[in-house]
Amino acid sequence: MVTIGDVARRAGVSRSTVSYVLSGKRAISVATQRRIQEAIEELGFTPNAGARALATSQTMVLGLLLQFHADEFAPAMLQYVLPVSETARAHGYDILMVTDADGPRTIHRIGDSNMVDGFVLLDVTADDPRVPSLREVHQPGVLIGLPRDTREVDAIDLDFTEAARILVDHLHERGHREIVLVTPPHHVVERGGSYVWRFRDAAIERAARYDIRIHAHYGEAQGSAVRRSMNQILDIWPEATALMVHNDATIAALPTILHERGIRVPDDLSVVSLYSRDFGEEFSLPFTAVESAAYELGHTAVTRLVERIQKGREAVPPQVQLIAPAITDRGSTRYLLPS
Amino acid sequence: MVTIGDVARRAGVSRSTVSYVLSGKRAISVATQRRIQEAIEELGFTPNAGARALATSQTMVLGLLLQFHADEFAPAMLQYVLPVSETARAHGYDILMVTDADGPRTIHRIGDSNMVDGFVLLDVTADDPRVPSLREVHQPGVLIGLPRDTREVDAIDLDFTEAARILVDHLHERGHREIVLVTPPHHVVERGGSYVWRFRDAAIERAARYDIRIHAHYGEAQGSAVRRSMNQILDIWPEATALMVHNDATIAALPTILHERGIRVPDDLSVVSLYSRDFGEEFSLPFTAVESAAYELGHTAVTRLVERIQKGREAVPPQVQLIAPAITDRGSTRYLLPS
DNA sequence: CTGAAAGCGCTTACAG
DNA sequence: CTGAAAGCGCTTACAG
Repeated sequence: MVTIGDVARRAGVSRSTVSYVLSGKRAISVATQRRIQEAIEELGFTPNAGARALATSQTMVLGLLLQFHADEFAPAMLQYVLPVSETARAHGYDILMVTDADGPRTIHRIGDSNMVDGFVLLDVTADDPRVPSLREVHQPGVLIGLPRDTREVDAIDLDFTEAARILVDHLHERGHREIVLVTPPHHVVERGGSYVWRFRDAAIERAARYDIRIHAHYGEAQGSAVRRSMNQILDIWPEATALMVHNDATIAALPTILHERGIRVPDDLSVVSLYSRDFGEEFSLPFTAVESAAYELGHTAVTRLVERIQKGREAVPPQVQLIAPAITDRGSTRYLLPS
Repeated sequence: MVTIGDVARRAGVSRSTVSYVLSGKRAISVATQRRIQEAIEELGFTPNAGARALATSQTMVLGLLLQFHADEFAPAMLQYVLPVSETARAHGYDILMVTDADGPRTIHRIGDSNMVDGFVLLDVTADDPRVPSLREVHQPGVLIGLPRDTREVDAIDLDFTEAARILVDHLHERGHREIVLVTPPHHVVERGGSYVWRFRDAAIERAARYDIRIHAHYGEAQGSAVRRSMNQILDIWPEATALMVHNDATIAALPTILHERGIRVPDDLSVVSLYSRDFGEEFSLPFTAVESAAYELGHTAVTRLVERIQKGREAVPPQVQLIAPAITDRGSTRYLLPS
C-alpha cells in the first residue's frame, strides 16, 4: 500500500505538505503542488479512508437502514435507495446499507463504532423503535416516513393527506358521487404504516365534505387474493363510478380484473391512483395518479441530513416536512353528466 | 467518545488487556475479564471501527456495486441485495452500497482507499468494464452474472441454458410442437446481458432437437408496448400451443393480454416462465416456472467472497459457478393429445 | 497471566 | 510557504 509518506519522500516534502495539497487548506507554492501531484499519480496514491476517519472523526459515510417485511415483496424500496445514494455521492458521502431486522441494535452498533456520520431511516412506522435509538446515538438522522411522535425528529414524507384530497377533489369536480377506495393491506396498518390511515382518513373526510359516498377497503398483497377481493368489492358496490387505488399489487392486477368484468376505463369506471410513474409504466396502465415522489423524498432526506452533519446537530432545528403531491391526468377519469 | 483507554483505566488494567478480552486472542483471568466486561458496560464502550480498520487492515465491510439503467425499472434488484446483506452480516460484514454510474472508477475509489475488504458486482454484463478494474484493485471480488471472459474471475449466475432446456423439455413432454418465446428487451442484449442469449439460444437449440417450432421474440419493457407487441406476436403465431416468457413486464401484463384475447390457461395456451415466486405472486399469476433464485445467488456470492477474503486471494482458485435451476409446476401447462 | 511500546496512515495545531 | 511532532483509537509483537 502506498501511503502519504511515500508520496512525501518522492516529492521531497513533508507529509503535512502532501496532506495540505490534498485538502487545499493551506497555500502551497505551485512548484511544490506540481511535484506532489506528479508523485501522487506516479505512485497511484489514494488516502486511506480509515486513517482519515480516525484523524478527522469524519467517515464520509451515511448509514441507510432498510426494513424488509416477511409479508410483502417490497421492490419499490429501491426507488428510495437510488436517490439516497446519488444525493449522498453528490455531497461526497458513501452509503452503508443495513437490512438487519433489529433496527435499534443496528443503529447503536453502527453509530457507536463510528462507522457513519449520520443515518437515513426508510419506511418509518408510527411507533418505530428505531427512532428512540436514533436519539441515543451521537450521529444525526433523518426519517423517511412519519412516526407518531415527531418531536425533535427530522422527518420527510409525502403529504398523503393532501394526496387523498387531491384525488377526491379530482373525482368530485367530475361529478362522481360514489367511490370505492382500496388501501394498502391491513397488516401494514398493524405494523404502523401511517401512510395507510393518513391517506384513508383524509379521503373519507374529504368525501364527506362533498357528500360523496366512499367505501374504503383494505387491499391484499398477493395476486390471487387481490383479484378475489377486488371482485368482491366491486360486486358489493355496483353503483360506484370511480375507483381510488393506493396499493401496488392491486394496481398491477387491475387491468386484468377490470377486463374480466368487462369494465372499460374511463367509460364504465373512472380510476385514480397513488403510485410511481415507473411502476405504472412497467406493471400496469397509465392511470391518472398522484406521483409517490420517491426520488424527491430520498433526495430531500439526504440533503437535510448532510446539512445537519455539517452545521452540527443543534444548528438546524428539526423539522417535519411533507412533500406536496402532484397529480398527473392520464385520462382515466370521465365527467359524469348530472342525472 | 469513550475509548479503550477509558475502559482500561476503569478496570485498572492496560489497554492491551482490554483489547485481548475483546478479541479473545489471549488467555485472561476470569476476574480480570469480569472487571473489564463491567467497565465496558458501565461506560458503554464500542470499539471505533476506523481505528480498528487502521490497525488490522480489515474493514469488515464489503462493497456492493449496483447498476441502474435508464431504460428500465429494476426493482427486482432488491431481491439480490437482501441476501447479500444478510449473508454478509452473518459473517460479520457490513455492506457499502454504491450505485455510481462509473463502476470502474468507483471500484478504484473504494478499493484504493481501503474502504472495503472485497466486492460484489451485481448485474454483470458480457464485457463489463468493472471486471478489469476489479483485477487492478487489491481486494477480491465476486460477480453475479457472467462476463464473456471468465478467466481468473469468481462468478455466479443462474444456469440460464439449463433453465431454458428444462422449460422446453417440460413442454416437449406434454406434446407441444410449436412455442412462442418472449425474451427480455433487445436493449438488454445491447448492454451485454448475457442471460438473454444464453436462455434464448438454449431454448432454440433444445427445441430444434425435438423438432419443435420455436418463435423467439424480444419483449418490451413498458406496459403499453408490452401489450401491443404481445398481441402482434400472438397474431402471427396462432398455431402455437405454448408460451415461454422470460420478461418481467410481459409476465405482469400477461393476465390482461390473455384475457383480452379470450385465451384460457392452460386450456387454450400453456404458459411457462422464468421469474421469482415473490414476483409472480404479487404482480402476475402462478405460472409453471423456473425460479430465478436471486436469494441463492446473493448468498452464494457472499459466502464465496468471504472465504476468499479470509483465506487470501490466491488460496482458493477462481471459479464460475452456475446454479442449477428448479422448475415448479403450477399447472399452467397441459398435455396435448397426439392429433 | 499482564503491561509498555510501537505502529497502522492520516490531519492539524504549533513553530518558523 | 513549509516541517517536525503530537494525536486520533485501536492491535499486536516483544518482554516479563
